[in-house]
Amino acid sequence: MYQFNKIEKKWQQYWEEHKTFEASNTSEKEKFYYLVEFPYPSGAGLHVGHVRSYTALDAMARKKRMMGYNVLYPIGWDAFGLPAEQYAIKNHIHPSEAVKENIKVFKKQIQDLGISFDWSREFSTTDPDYYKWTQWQFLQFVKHGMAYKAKTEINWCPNCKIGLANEEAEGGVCERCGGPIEKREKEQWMLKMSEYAEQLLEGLEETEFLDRIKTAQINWIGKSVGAEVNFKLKEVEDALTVFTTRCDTLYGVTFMVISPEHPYIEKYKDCIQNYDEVIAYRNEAHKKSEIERTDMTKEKTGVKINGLTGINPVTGEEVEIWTSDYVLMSYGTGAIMAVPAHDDRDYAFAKKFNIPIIEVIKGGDIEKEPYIGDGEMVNSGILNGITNKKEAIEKMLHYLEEHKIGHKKVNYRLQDWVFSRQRFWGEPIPMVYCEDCGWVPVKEEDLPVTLPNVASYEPTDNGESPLAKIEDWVHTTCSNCGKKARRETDTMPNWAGSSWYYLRYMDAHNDKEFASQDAMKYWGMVDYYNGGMEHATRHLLYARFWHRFLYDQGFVPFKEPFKKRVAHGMILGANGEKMSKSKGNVVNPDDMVREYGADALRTYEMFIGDYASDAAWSENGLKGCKRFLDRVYRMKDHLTDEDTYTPSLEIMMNQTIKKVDEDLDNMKYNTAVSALMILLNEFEAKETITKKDYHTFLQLLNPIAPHITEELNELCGYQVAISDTPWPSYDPSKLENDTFQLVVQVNGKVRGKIEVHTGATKEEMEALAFQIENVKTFTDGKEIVKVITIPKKLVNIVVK
RNA sequence: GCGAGUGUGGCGAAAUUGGCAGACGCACUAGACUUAGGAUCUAGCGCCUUAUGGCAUGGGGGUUCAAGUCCCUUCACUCGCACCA
Repeated sequence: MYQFNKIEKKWQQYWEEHKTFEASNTSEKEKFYYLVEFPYPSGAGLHVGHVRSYTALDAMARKKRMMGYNVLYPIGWDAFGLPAEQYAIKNHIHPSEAVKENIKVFKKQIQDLGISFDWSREFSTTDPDYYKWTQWQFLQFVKHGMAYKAKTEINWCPNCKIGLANEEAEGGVCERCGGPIEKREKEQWMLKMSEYAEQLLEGLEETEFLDRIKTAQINWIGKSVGAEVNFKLKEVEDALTVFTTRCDTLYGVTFMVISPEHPYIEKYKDCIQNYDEVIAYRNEAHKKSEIERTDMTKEKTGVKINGLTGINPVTGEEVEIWTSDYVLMSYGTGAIMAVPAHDDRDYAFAKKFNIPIIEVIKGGDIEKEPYIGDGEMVNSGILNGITNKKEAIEKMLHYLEEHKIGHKKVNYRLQDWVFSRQRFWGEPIPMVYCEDCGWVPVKEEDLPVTLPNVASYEPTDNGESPLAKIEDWVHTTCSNCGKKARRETDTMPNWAGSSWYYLRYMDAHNDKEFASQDAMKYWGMVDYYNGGMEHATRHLLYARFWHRFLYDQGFVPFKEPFKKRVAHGMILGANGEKMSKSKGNVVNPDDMVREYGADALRTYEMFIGDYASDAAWSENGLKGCKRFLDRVYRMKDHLTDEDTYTPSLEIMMNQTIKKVDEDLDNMKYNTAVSALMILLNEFEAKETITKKDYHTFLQLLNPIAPHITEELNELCGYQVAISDTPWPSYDPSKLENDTFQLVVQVNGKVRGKIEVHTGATKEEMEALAFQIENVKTFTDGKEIVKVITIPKKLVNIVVK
C-alpha cells in the first residue's frame, strides 16, 4: 500500500513550483492546443463526468509534452447564468460572491486530480476584464450591421415571473416550476446568424469533427434548395410568394396555405370576407402550447380564406387559399403551394377538407395515400412524359425564370440569434437609448459596462430585466449627443461568453486587445476540442459563427476555431441512470480521491469503457484499478540494476509502447490501460525485471496516473522527472516473436495448435499441420478438397 | 416520419478490420498464508456434456474454406431533428 495522499500532494506542489504545465507563447516548439469545455461552477461541485473528459485530454496533453510539443491545455469558468442569480436573490448577496465561492471549490477539486491545466491563464466569463471584450465584440457586430432589434416572442413563465430561453422551456413547460409557459412579445437584440448559414456549412470542410457531430451541425443549419414561385392574386394587384423544393409538381397544386401569422391577413383584411373567423383561428393557434402545435399525429386544422384567390402561374387556374398552423411563418415565405397528391401533410389536409387531389407523378394510388417517389410526369403540360425528377425540376425552374414567375432559392432552417436575456447575471449589452439618437453603442473606451454592485434585486413581473429597476445604473448619458439616455437593461445569453473563450486563453492577460495577433497566429485552431453531445449543435454553431465574423473583420487570423471536436459519454449512476440528487446515485469525486487517490480514480475512468459511450459507475471497478496501482508500486522491490530490457520481455515492451502510443492518440484509453495491466502481469510472472523495463512502464502509465509514476521514478533514483523525459519509442523490428502459434482448422473448426517459426513457408506450415494427431483423426479417410494457408496465422483443411 | 447509433458471459468490455470469440478488469467459487481479512498469493469461471465433442456475439436468411465483422431481412433500445414545404 502506498501513501497516495502524501504523494499526490507532493507532486501537485512540485508541478506548481516548477510551472511544469505553463505553455509559452514564444516557444520554438510545435504547438498543440487541447481544450475542454470550461465548466459552469455550480454549487453542486465537480461531477465525476468532468473527471472523465479532463483526464482524457490530460493524458493526451501530458503525452504530447513528452513528445516535445508546446502544449496549451487551459481552464476557466463559464460563470454567468441563472443558478447563481437564483441563489443570490434568495440569499441577498451579489451573484459574484456565490460564483467566487463555487470557483474556489471547483478549482481545489480539479487540482486534487492532478490535471495538467495551465492555471496561469485561468479566467472567468464574469470577470470585467474578460466581459469587457465580450462587449467589445458585440459592438463590432453592431458596427457592421450584424446586430439589430426586433420584436420576438419570449417564453414567459407567469409563475416564476421570468423570461426563459428556449432550452429552459422545452415542451412548453417551465424547467424550474413545471408550470405552463406563455408567449410574450418583446423587443430583443438579434445577431444575423442566418446570413452565415452557407459559410457555417462550408466551413465544416476545414474541420475533422466526429461524423455524428458534423451531421448534427448540418441538420441544424438545414439547407434546402428549391424555388420561390409567385402566385398572382385574383382580387388585388399583388402576388403571393411560396417556397417549394418541388416546383416540378406545380401542375398538381389544388390549394395554397399561409401561416396564421402571414402579413397578408392584415394587409388584405378588407378583401377577406371571413376575417373574424381567420383571426379567431390565429388566436386559437397562438394559445396552443408548443407540444400541441408540433404534434404531428394530431389532425390538421385550418380555415379557408374567402375573398383571396391565387392564380396558378403555369395553368392560369384559380387556387383557393387557406390558413393553417402547419405552415410556419419562420420558414421560407410563410406560405406554401399544396400538392396533396405528393405530400403527406397536404394530403392529410385535402382529405380533411375535401379538396381535390390531382396526380402529376405516376406510380402510386393517390386514392389511398400520397405518392412521394419517382415516376412519369402526367397532367403536367410542358413536363409531361419526363420520368426523372431532377430533369423535371430543372425544366420548370428554367420556365419560371424565363417567364419571371419564380426563381431558384436556397432556404435555411438556421435563424438569427436572439441575443437578449431579461436577466441580471449576464454581460450587460453595451447600448444606450437616447430620445434623439435612438439606440447608440457605448463608446469602446467606456467599456466594460459593469453590473451594479447591489446585493438585493428581484425579478420584475413585466418581463423586464431586474436591472431595469436599478435606477442609478439605468440613467446615463448618450454617447453620441451627451443628453440623458437609458441603458439597455437586457443582458447577453450564456452562449456569448463561451463563444470566444478559447481565443482569450491564448493571451489571457492582455488589456489592450482580446488577444494579440501574434498569440492567435502562433496557437491557431484548437486541435482537440472535447465537450458533451448536448453542445454539438448550439454552442458549437454560436462559437463558429462568432469566430467567423471576427475572421471576416480581420480580428482573428484563421477561419474555423476548432479542428477536431470529440465528445465523451456520460458517467451514469451505479443503477445505470443519469446521476441526480433526487435519485441518490451521485458520486462525489472528492470522496473517491480521498478513499482511493486521484491516480486510481483517473485510471478507473479511463478504463471504464469506450470513451464516447455512456458508462455506469462501479466502485468495485475503481477498487480494481487501485489494486493495479498497488501492484505497480510493489513491483519496485523486484528490480535489477540493468539499463536494458529483459531479453524475454523485449518484444512485449516494444509491443506495449506501440499499443499505448496509438491508443492514447485514438482516445482508446480502456485498451491502453488494459495493455499496461497485461504487461504488469507479465512482470509479476518473473523473479525480477530490469530498471529499464520498469522505467519505460512508468513513462507509459504516467499520462494516466501521473503522481504515483513520478514518485516511483524518484524512488528508483532517477534524477529527471518523467514529465521531462521523452516519450518512449519502439523498435519496429522488435514487435514480433521468432515463433507464432499456428491454428489448424478442419472445415473451419479449430482442431489443433502448434508453435511454428515465423519464417515458415506455406508448405512447411501445411506439413506441420497434417502431423497433428487430432487433425489426423478428422482428416483420415476423407477426401481433401483444398487447403487454405494464411501466413503467420492458420491452416484450414477442407475435407469431404 | 427523417437522420445517427447501439445490441457479445452474472457485470464493464476486448477482438490486429473476414482468420482461435470473450483479452483486461469486476463479481463469484475453491485453496494457501493468517488471531483476523473488505490485505496478498494460487487455481477456476459463456452454456450443454464424463472427456473427445457440441452449441453460442438480439432473431431469421445469405455470401465465403472461414462471419461478431460483409449483404438482405426482422426485432429491441438510445440519442438528435421534427408539420422545414
